[in-house]
Amino acid sequence: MSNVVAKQLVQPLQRGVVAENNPCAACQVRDLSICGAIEPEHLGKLDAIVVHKKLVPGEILFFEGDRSDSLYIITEGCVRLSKMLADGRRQITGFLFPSDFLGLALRERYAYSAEAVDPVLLCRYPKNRLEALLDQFPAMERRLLAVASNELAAAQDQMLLLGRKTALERVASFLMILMRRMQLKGRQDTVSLPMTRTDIGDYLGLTIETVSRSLSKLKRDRIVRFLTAQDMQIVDPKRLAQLAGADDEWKPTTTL
Amino acid sequence: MSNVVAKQLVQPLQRGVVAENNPCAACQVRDLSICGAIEPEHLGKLDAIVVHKKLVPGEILFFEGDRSDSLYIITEGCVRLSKMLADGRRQITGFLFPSDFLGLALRERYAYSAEAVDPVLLCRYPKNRLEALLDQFPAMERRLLAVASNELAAAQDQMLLLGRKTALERVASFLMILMRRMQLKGRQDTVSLPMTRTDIGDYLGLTIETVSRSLSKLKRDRIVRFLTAQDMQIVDPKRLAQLAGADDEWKPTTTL
DNA sequence: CCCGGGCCTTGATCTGCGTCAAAATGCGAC
DNA sequence: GTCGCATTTTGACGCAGATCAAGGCCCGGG
Repeated sequence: MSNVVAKQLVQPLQRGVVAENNPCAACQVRDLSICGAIEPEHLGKLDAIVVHKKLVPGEILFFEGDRSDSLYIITEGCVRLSKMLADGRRQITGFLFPSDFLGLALRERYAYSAEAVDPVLLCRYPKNRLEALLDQFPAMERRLLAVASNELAAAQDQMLLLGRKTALERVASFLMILMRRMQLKGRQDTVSLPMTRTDIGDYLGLTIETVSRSLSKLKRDRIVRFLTAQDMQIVDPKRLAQLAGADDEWKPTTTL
Repeated sequence: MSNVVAKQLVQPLQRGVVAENNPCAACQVRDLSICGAIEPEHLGKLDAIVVHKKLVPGEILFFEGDRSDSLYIITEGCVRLSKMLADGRRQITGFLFPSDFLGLALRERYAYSAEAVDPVLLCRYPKNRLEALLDQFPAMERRLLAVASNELAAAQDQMLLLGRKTALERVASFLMILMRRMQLKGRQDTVSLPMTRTDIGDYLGLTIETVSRSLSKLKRDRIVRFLTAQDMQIVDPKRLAQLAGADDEWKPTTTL
């Protein structure tokens, strides 16, 4: 298991050219991630322990049950986290995007598998060396706790979705989640779905057919419009939010 | 909303008699909870900020959306956490038992409601004062991170359950969860269900009828036996584990 | 002891989504 | 461009679990 990871192409460009120049300082997503908790003058300590890594679509970062010796931060692309039952039924527990944190766990083993959805770039930190840094920078640890707390809230939203929402509500909720993520970096009403329908189904606890039918209904009702099968435009965000069960008035939009 | 909490009966006995005597030191669940991270000689600092609280069955501790100004630790009884949709559909995201932590969130507002299932005793800590303690005791903060990380793993298990398991598998998984909790404090093959069938259904994403039918099937198949409607005996833990989809070989049993 | 009102269980029927099947669409290779 | 495969969409049908509807049981109060 899990040696697909072996061929970890260390990015020659970033490492060679930029690394001596303090790449963390130039990082686009730093402020959004836990690295933002470290003062610029100390970023060198992060650089010292980071290894950059590249994944091709479908490549596996680690398997559920592998020993967890590393933490990661996504800098580009989309990663899916999943758990499986013995007979192959799969549940995707989350999709990760740039600035997202992966491997949070002072636990012995990963509780889920992580695979690249599309081409992914990420920063890898050895667990023990990062923990040493946490001792030096309490602000970083506090930030980690905040991240965990946000993920927990997201997980609870997902439980509500999986336990009690209809197929159409689930798909609408999914689009809302993606939309909100995209808003964080500019794009407004347009959403791209780098993952397959199978992935979406496994995330929402539905089959691909039901996902497809729900998307078709949203299309028929002029709530969304498809440019390609992976790129869509949210035509009527209000109605989409209603369908999603927008109980979100007082919910802060991710207070990192 | 949320003023049911007003009648917070401060426990006269524990406060008056034991408090001057350092009740935290005598606490039965301390080692299991985050308080265990504080050295005995510093427990006084915890005692200084704690308020003991008692809830009657059904009493609401706080509502989803309330400002979160407190953290709690359960010392006795069972608490349910839930989220609701506008039309009343409810999802219970977890049941808490003695030593469990509640209100983890450096977030502004609670993401869920918390209600007593049966008579509950808990310790309440003002958020800002506990945060001050965290600064003094990094071990406590680390412990908090570990708790969060465990809860996250549990949440992901629950997503797998809600998204991909059948009714029978869900009920079996639920009993396994309870059984494991009970084992932590002695009781072996006997499990009590302080919550109603409605609660169980809302936890498992099922209706009460389906929960009842599934339990009846487990009973018919001699996997469990009922003493009363709330007290059962696990006759065949192996088969129960199989039904639950026991992919748990390498899963640690809650590494606090 | 009996009564009343929650719960819980069981049965009959319905339905949203899964399953099976096939057609349409997109897209990279040549 | 067009061929071929993978993915998505659409349609027909079936089933697990929801809904509707009776009872049965337990327990507390009079």
